[in-house]
Amino acid sequence: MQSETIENYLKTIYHLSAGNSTIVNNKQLADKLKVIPATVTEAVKKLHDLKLVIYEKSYGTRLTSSGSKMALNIVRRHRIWETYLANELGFGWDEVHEIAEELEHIKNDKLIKKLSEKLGHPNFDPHGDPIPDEKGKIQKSNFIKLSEVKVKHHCKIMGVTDHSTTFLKYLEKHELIIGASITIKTIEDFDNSIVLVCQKKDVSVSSKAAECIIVETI
Amino acid sequence: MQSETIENYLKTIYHLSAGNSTIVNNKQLADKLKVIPATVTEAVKKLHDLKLVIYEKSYGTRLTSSGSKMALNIVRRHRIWETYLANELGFGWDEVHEIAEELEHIKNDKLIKKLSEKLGHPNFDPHGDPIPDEKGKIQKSNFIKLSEVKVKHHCKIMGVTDHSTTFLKYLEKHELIIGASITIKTIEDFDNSIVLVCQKKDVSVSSKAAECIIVETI
DNA sequence: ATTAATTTTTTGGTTAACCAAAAATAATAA
DNA sequence: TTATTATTTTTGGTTAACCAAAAAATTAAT
Repeated sequence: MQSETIENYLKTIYHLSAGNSTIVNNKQLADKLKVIPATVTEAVKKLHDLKLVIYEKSYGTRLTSSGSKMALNIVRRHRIWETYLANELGFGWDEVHEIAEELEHIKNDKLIKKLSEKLGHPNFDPHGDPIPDEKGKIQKSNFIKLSEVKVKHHCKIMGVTDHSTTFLKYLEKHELIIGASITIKTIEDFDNSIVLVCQKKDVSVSSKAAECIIVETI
Repeated sequence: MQSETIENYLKTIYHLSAGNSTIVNNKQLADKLKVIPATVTEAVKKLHDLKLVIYEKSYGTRLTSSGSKMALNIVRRHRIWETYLANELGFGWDEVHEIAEELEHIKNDKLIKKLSEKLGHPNFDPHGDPIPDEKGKIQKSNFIKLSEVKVKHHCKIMGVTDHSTTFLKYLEKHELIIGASITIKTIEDFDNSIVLVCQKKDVSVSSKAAECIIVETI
């Protein structure tokens, strides 16, 4: 098995199992990896033989500890590169993912070490996702979606997951800019729309928009 | 044909034909690419069909203009990355080649543009090799091989043509580093070995090594 | 519980990139 | 020029990663 293939499978299993080694099934994997389920069956069998996953026939697959370690390392590489592309080379957050998808496979520990060093050993990438350290430890963040914040709670806008011009214009109009401190005033029961206070003004935000705004709880 | 395979073949043909589209044969290619000649025969046929080379049976292969353009682009990517690794991340010139060998295959024009920009659009890499510009143009220099310098003449070390770790380590040991000013003291008649003065010390260099050291005449 | 729908696995087949060994071709030496 | 050596090509075969379609197993619905 090619190392790039292994890495892509492990990474995808890691993401689908949300870090906590939940069992993932072949269809999920096939969808994410853009192959047919039969291909996945073949692959997970091989990964099982390599002791990187535990694959139980007709049931599902989960990472072993060594598979998990490897996955964490790939995620680290990906996010270090994303941070580097954004912070050092001036790429936009919407551009970095695709390039990092290729760069993550360059395996040279010293390279990642140097990049991390130059960036001041960041714990979060430009999307707010945590960067595992060299040992695979992930710093817990208090970044959540605005839609998850409870009434009366305070938070600060840290980013967005939708980079469309229309959405960004909408935010600008309501002065919902990065770094803005906000307080949740009310959450409408019937449509989950939110009224929040920002710069002393009331702003109403649809639940759809709230799904796309990343905030840090305070 | 996979793009990485294509790139490796074109790059190797380019290097073996010394930039001037000399015909290269299958054995040379097989040696450099670490495959057997039969594999090369297969590959050059396909590259011919792609109009990237002109392959004449039992005779040899040379780049077409579009193959040459592509090769130049790969060389550019490789050397930009080498320069970046050395200048921005503090890698030694003996380490950069190997990593650049992988990085050169990441094809994202904007990425190379940004790197070049950050480096101030360099024309030479850390080994003294010229970096083709976006159009494939190579800046001419008064760089020659150390073996071509005459007795009593002065010059400055600008690069090497052998990037093996052993050779680079050898140079470092003798303080024959990039930028060092040297003077040719004597050239031995019978084996063409050279005694030169560098940092006020006498250093003896074999003709083989002198073939691999690029200097700028002063 | 039986049918229907979904998911998974098996089976057979493809393509790219490689190799080993044999055959053909070209180059060199006697 | 013939023999010897070297190179190139052909032929047959392998492996990894994929797919399509059929078969088997699981899950959901009536």
